[in-house]
Amino acid sequence: MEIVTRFAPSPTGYLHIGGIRTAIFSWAYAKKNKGKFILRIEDTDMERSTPEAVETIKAGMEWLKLDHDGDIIYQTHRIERYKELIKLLIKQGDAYYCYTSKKELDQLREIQLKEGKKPKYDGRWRPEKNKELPEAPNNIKPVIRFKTPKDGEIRWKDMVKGEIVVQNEELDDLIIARSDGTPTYNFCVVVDDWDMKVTHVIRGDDHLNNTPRQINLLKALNAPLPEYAHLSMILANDGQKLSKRYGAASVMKYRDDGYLPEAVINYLARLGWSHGDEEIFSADQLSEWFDFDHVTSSAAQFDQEKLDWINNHYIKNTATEKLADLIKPKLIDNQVKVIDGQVLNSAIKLYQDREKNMNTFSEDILFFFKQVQPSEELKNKYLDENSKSLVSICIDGLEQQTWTNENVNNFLKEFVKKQEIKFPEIAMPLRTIIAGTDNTPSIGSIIFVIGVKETKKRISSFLG
RNA sequence: GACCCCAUCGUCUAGAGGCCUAGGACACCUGGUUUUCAUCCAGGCAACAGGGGUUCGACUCCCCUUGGGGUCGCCA
Repeated sequence: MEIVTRFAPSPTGYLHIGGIRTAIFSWAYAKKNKGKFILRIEDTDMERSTPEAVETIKAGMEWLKLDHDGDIIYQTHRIERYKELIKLLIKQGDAYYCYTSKKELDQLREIQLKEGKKPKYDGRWRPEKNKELPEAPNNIKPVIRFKTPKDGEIRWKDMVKGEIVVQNEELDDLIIARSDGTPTYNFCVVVDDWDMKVTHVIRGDDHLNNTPRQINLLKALNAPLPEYAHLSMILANDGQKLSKRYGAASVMKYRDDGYLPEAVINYLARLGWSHGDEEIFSADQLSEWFDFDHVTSSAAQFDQEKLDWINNHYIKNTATEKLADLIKPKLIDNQVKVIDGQVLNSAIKLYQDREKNMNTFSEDILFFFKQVQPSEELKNKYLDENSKSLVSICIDGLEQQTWTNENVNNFLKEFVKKQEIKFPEIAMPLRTIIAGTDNTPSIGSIIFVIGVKETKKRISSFLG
């Protein structure tokens, strides 16, 4: 049988890292088994679903190259199908109309909670043998409830949590159609997974409590049961739930914050899954190695520092041209008018080993394209009369050189000898003037890339 | 409150009863390389939540306690 997985987000907010990791695992499991990976938008909540959120989901999936099979499925396009099956359940006697108002339900919940009980619908409209139902009020539009079995238990072997048992008496008769006739989540999921032949339902463990309800529904529909895998949550680095300001933001925020998609995939996949001691792996490798035997059942904390480390790894190992394409727009955002491709490539090569983020990367090499003023603190630290005159002598000598990287660096070494100074005594003032900072790679190489003309220009404007 | 899930270094994890003197990675610390910073290299610190069982033997299996998380919507 062909393995079919799906990612089924609801377009009501951001697609955050927890959601994305679910998508990654579902994608990887389908790939690994040469199966299908479906993207389904669960937009039955018209109030909260937005087209923008749909776009965010698409953009995020595309950025991470999590390609799905077939067209995107929208639940709102399938309403008729759900209604048809709801009718069937009513006909079978597995569903019934309930006229309890929201207000009454709220009161019921309140009382039950006060009594220390689990809030549950009390089944007052549930048809039963020899039971007299109340007169249906004509001022209330009924919802449709599913007749959950009263006895017995639901049991399944979860692919990550193992054996799970829930007593049916813990469950109540869930609403499958609202009073306006529209179907609700638990019902739509069941119908879709069945119709789409989903074999493995992979989702966050916040859905764990929905699973027994869904299994009951599936049984009533006489549909086959899929396998279930409930992934543990991702927690913020303080051990708390992900919040908007921490991690729950759109995945696209990670792109905007300077992360490479390869790094995000790698980090998230490693968070909660392992392949021995492997820390660095590509999406392709993931799709070859992925299995549920090595998915952790406990929640994991998100660690930005490790993400940064992985991001640095990918920056170090990404082709210069590709990095250049990513950096160019950022330079333009920083008011750089003309970008010399050669200079950009050289700057990237000089810097890529040390960068853990594409944004700081582009900021760090900004000075190649436009003069960056050092802080007063830096000026005071490195630029006194003595060092200024050294810089002045140095640039005069530099002008005489045949312009190669080697020559520039050799000249600086000779200069230090001649002047009987230590290297930093000339390197730091030069860094301050040319780069506007005291942290740079080889200053000789930087001067070489920037060119003698520009170097002299910056020095002259500085020395006045 | 009820129900469900979870529990190895600060963090992510390896671990399928003897391979464990508990391994790797991030972070941190020390040293080396370096022209500053970073990269890189070498080394170091650091954990089986507690208590009972089962067993010749338990990080691993069972139970309890404790702690954390989730769910209890005409949301998904």
